[in-house]
Amino acid sequence: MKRPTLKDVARKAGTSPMTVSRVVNNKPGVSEETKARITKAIEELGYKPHSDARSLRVGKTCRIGVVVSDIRNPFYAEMVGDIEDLAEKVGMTVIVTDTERKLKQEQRALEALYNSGVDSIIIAPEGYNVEHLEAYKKNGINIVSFGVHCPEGHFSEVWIDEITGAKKVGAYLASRGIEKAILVMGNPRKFTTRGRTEGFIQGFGKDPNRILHLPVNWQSAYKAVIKLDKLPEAFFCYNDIMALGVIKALREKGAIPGEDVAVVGYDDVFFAELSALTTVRIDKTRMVNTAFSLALSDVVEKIKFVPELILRKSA
Amino acid sequence: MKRPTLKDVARKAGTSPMTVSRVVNNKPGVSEETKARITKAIEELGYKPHSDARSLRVGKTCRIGVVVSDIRNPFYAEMVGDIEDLAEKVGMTVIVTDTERKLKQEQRALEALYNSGVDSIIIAPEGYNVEHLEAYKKNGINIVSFGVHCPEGHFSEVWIDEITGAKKVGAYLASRGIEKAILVMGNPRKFTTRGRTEGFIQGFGKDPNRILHLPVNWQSAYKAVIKLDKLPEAFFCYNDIMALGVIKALREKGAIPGEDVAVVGYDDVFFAELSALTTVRIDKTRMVNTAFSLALSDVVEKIKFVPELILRKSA
DNA sequence: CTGAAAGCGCTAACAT
DNA sequence: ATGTTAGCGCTTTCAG
Repeated sequence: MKRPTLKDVARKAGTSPMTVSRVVNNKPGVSEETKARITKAIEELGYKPHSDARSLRVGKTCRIGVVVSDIRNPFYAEMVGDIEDLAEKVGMTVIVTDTERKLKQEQRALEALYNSGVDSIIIAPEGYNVEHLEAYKKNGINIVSFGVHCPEGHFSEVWIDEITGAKKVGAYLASRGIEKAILVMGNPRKFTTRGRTEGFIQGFGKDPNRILHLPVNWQSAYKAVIKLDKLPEAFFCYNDIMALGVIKALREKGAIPGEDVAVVGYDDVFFAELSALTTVRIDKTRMVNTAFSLALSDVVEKIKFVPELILRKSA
Repeated sequence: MKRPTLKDVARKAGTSPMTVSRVVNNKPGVSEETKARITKAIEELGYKPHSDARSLRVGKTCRIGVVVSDIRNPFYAEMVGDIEDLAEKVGMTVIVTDTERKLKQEQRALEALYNSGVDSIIIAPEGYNVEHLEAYKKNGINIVSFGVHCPEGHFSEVWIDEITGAKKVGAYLASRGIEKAILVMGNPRKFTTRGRTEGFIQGFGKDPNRILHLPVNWQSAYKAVIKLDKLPEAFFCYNDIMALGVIKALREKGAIPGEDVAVVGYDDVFFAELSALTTVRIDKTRMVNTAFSLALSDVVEKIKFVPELILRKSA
């Protein structure tokens, strides 16, 4: 009942392990006849190559690590799903680590991935600190940063031009004659928070009434809006989830989102469309594809993606 | 720039690799003094154990595989997130595979996990076929089925009593005087579809007006409801996502969910609360905890979980 | 075309 | 308390 090995197959086929290895890896130099015998033995024993042993020998694991802040956030779930699709095609395995709830720090997540042996890592970093990323790069692990731009870092990136994206939101709201807006953002140390805030102000032409810095989940957004004495004309939220929290609160306060108050989200996750939420769309699929190719190549490239404003009923 | 090995550390500390190994694994039998020297060398070189090499030697990979139909479904994303939290605590690595979009078949997903070397697998199976699961069990891989009950299968399970759960929905709607209901379900070959349908009928006391068998996503539910000539008094949906699709369609038709038409979902994912959706709650956290322990133990147990009806505005 | 030898990094078992 | 030997399953290299 033990897992069969190359040797077992060799014995059964009456050859050496080496010849079996050649067959398994489609290497040339095996006569059709022995090949057939070996293939048959493989079938019968249900032999499958032992990938760890191979990795050890070859020095490549065919594993790719992904670091996201929370897999439960649909944006990241979709990203991970896309990466898995791509990985499957090229016979790689994906290992996901989330930092927000579990590891608390990217450092630990990266270390865990390094320890479990990955060839490359795609990471959606928080506010940062490049050095630790470059360290892994030097360890021979290919690093691709997803989302955040860090000009000095010597590793590949697919980054989002947050400023331009948020600017579109600000400009649109201003064009609708909106004067008073509240920003519902995340931690101000995050690059994303900063980019989205700054871009909004640029587009809006002036400061918003308030900027709330909250934990990134719908509950905190919901509570914050419930507590508000008077409502603004518009909310621009850090992501779609928080936007939904805002909408829930508005409804409970008797305000109709999209009529009384405009609400704009960010990410365009699947339920944004479902909820008729105006939001900023990132072309995730294309970004993921690019990130994945970069993860497998050894050139260093920094590729920019500009998000789009998607208008729906909520604004 | 190559990854340092035990040997490198040994050379640097002036000992044998074996002694270093003992220090790395906190094994007894090393004097404080050499231990200190070795620890220092480890620090300086930035040595990290090579887990594949260790796995090869020890025969355990400390990797756990998870098979779900779609990681993008929040129910599974939450499940995977919970598993990761648990795995991190015991120093294991999680490998996720989704079947719906990528591998199409559990068989292939399981094979992929087997090939990438996992100690155990937690699988949320679709309609099934036990044999292939038992095969892996025999290969020395511990299998835990998540969600579906399969009395004959010789592997552990944490299963959901779908019938009782759905019965509560049927009974509740009946008690509210509802006569005409439509079921928005998934593939009728799925165990879950069958259980939920049957349970509903038992609780409702009679057949629903219609049972729709649709692809499990909000779009299909939405379209189906849009096309409906006349609306029933209630919808019971396969999961929360489809329920939201129904709600979107109802709104567009000018019907108010929870007032004109009752809508009930299933799973209680995070946005069910957000959307005030009445739904059937599965105690996911407890289930995942149980599944995880079973995955690490070698007793075979089948543990039942009974879902609860959570009343919110939508019904 | 085929095989024997060596070794990837690690550790169990047995010395010393 | 420390070191030596052997070998996990595989593949690279070199020799037939």
